[in-house]
Amino acid sequence: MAAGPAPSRREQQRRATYDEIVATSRALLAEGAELSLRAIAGRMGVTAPALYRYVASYQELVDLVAFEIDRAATESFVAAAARHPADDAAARLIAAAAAFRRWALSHPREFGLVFANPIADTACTRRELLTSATSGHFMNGLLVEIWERHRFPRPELDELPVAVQEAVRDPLIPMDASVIPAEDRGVLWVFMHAWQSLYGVVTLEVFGHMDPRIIESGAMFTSMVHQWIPRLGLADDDVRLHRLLAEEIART
Amino acid sequence: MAAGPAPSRREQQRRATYDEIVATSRALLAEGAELSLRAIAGRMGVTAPALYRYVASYQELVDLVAFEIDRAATESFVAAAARHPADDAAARLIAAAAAFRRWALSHPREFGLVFANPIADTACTRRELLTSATSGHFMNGLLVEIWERHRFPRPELDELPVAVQEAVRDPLIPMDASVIPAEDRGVLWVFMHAWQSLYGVVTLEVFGHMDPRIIESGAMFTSMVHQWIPRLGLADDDVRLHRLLAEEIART
DNA sequence: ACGGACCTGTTAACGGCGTTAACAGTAAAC
DNA sequence: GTTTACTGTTAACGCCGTTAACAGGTCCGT
Repeated sequence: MAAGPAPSRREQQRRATYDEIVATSRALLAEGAELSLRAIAGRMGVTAPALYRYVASYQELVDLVAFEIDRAATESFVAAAARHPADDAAARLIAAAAAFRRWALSHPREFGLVFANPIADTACTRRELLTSATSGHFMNGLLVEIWERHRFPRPELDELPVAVQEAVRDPLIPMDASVIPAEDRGVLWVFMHAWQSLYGVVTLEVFGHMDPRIIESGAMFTSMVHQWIPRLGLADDDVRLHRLLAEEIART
Repeated sequence: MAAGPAPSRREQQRRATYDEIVATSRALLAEGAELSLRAIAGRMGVTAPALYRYVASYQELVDLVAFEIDRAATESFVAAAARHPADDAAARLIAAAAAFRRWALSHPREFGLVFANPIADTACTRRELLTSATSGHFMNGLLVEIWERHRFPRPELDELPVAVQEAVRDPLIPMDASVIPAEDRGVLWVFMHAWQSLYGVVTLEVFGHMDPRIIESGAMFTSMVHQWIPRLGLADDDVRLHRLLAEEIART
């Protein structure tokens, strides 16, 4: 965590242009333009080959930008969650999930980049970056909070398929697993199911493989969240959470 | 349905090269090559601009190929279903779903083309083609068969959000809705949920946003199908269907 | 303080892409 | 049999990622 020995004059500059590359890429993407080395370089007042001093290939740049977009998007999820009290993890999770959906629908290109890109493709550098979607990390944390408070039913380890046992024992995708006692790691399996539901609905909506009226109304998303509320031991609170979800969906 | 007036000599030839374009594209895709007009033309012994006599743009060709791939993939799902007796719609559905997963995992590029491409993008020609994934059509038919036989619970129309009511009354995505009486259209809502589950799990697996061990073992897919069996009124048959699912997953 | 190493940018060029325009031969239509 | 329409060609444009060769500036050790 220390600042390191000395952020030498040059390293500072280097880091700055590095960040500018990412920022420029995100700007291009945001205004609907195609992401190309020449476009990025052009906007930075630089020629394309110069970028190769900072990035080994176009694909590496895409991966980098994807990771950074995920980070930024996660911040917006965090902000959405933070509108609710810290001890109300259920509300925070719903808010975060709705924010995820809103972001995905309003930034389909970015969503595709981050979540619909074959990762672990070809000896992918920065695997640790990509494999751990920051957003997934955050969502997982919220769900674990809910579990700690409400102790909803989670599968015993020995009821799970061996592959799942191994996966929740030492997750490759780094998550806040360390805080969960070994015998309770079944909650991670619950989380994976929840994440699968969220991912499935949102991806279906973003790619338009669904009736537009259902997408626009958010009916499928609402239905999915409703089904999850009892499963997370939140049945007592359901009318409040349903109302809260409706508000979140109505948000622009 | 009639053969039309006369498939004139030229139209025949035209249709033939048209088909050859699609076939060549599929072949290229199958052997991992990039899909480009020049590559297609080259393999056909023709120059790239010639293809513009058959296709207005590269994107149109991609859409066309995607549709044709979906058609071909659906045939393999049909074949998988046909390994089970005609009156055993449950087995057929499970077989089809497992075949869908197998196909997706073994043809990730094609899967991405068909199911993870933003459709309805820009005044997309052939919208009727793309919006109706043939595979979805087929799966829907199987589920409707199950419903006709087992009459699993389906929501009443007036319990549904208005957007969903409209969507199941006259689906934009053409499905075998006509065979379902108006008051029972709630089964379509059930189908959409099932399709969402299948799509979500498989997409997550194909794009690798999941622990490799879980993907490889098919644990998440299995779990998802298990959760659906009781919801489709198949609880009586669950041990048989579970075994059947395991066999289908073990299939190469 | 000075010289060499290193870092960061340049220009020129290669091969590939989708796409267009202008043109040629050939099959169908009158 | 002539005209028309269709199907292919070649040449070229502008874009792309990527590499090589080269120029100037900064940092570092002596």
